[in-house]
Amino acid sequence: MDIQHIILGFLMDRSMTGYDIRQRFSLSFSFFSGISYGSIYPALKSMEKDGLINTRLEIQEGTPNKKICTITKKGREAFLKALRSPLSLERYKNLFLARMFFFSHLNPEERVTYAQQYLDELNETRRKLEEIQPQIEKHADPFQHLCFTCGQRIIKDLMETIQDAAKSLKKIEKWS
Amino acid sequence: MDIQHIILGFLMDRSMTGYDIRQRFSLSFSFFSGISYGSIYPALKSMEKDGLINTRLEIQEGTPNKKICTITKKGREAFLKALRSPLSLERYKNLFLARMFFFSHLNPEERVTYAQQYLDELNETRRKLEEIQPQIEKHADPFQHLCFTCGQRIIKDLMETIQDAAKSLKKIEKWS
DNA sequence: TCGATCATGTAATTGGTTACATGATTGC
DNA sequence: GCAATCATGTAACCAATTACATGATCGA
Repeated sequence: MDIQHIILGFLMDRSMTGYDIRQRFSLSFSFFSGISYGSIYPALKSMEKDGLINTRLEIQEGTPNKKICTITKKGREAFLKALRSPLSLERYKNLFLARMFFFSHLNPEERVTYAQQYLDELNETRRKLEEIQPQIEKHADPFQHLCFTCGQRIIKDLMETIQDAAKSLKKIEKWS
Repeated sequence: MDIQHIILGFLMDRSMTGYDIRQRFSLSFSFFSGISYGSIYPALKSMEKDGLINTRLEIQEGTPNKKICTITKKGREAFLKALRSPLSLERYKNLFLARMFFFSHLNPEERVTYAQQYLDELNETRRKLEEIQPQIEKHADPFQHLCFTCGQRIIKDLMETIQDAAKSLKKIEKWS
């Protein structure tokens, strides 16, 4: 399940342009995978070369022309195969925890400040998720909706964990 | 806080070889950042070039020679600067959730099976963390210890989230 | 004798990112 | 008149992985 497979997943339901794909990403998928045009267009190119998609140019006036991508039979097979392939457990990456590991080198006030800053950022993410919730509720299928609620819960849990960590940081304030 | 800064963080307390650094990573740090020799040695090389560390060769008999890396004043400054630099919130990446997003393309039994597989893998991680806990308790400073307990809690929370998601998957079994 | 541990390193590849380049239309 | 939206794409770069290469020693 790399970027190519995710794009194929989107194309399973309907044909789309690279631009459309970017939009879908930043909507329902943004929580656990961002993506930029710099990776979408090269991916589409190589997928066309490999026969996983077909493209058709739609001439438009006023706005730029669209290159509409349609998944092929081969593409559908590749997608389903990837969806069923063994899942490799990725490492959980957390830049704040990685820093906290070295907090002995900061002074006590800084430690709490940085924890609070991270909490603020998490809260901002939580807010954004809440903001797009109505759109998810309208357009997502049950699995996509479940995906979204899992994302919300993960953020909520993480915030609680960091809040408690911040409390602990205050307690070990005297440590140098 | 990229790999170079994390290495510098380790070197703040004592001089180490590339090999030592790898060991420390896979112990206390493994939860949220893995690392291979293929990235450690090139990093050390470029850090020496930039004057962030000094190296000294320790000739050994029987076992291979050691190249002992020591952080310089410039390295200490670079580390502290990085530790205090603004934190960029990384995206939360979760390959299972990314797949679940497309679960409409699987049949109901498969959905539950794959969720269970992911749970098994998470449980394996939880078990490994429990296994190294005694070592953490012995050697880690309070912040590193806190880091570890946060990691444990995050895994535990995630397992509960996925368990509940699996229950939901069973409920929407009829959806095609 | 076979695999693990100690120890360093390079090369090829992966999987992205950011910045750049282009250019019309629409809304404030 | 300026920013945002629509729309496609390339180039330079980055951070890391995996596989490869070398080779001794020690314990089961």
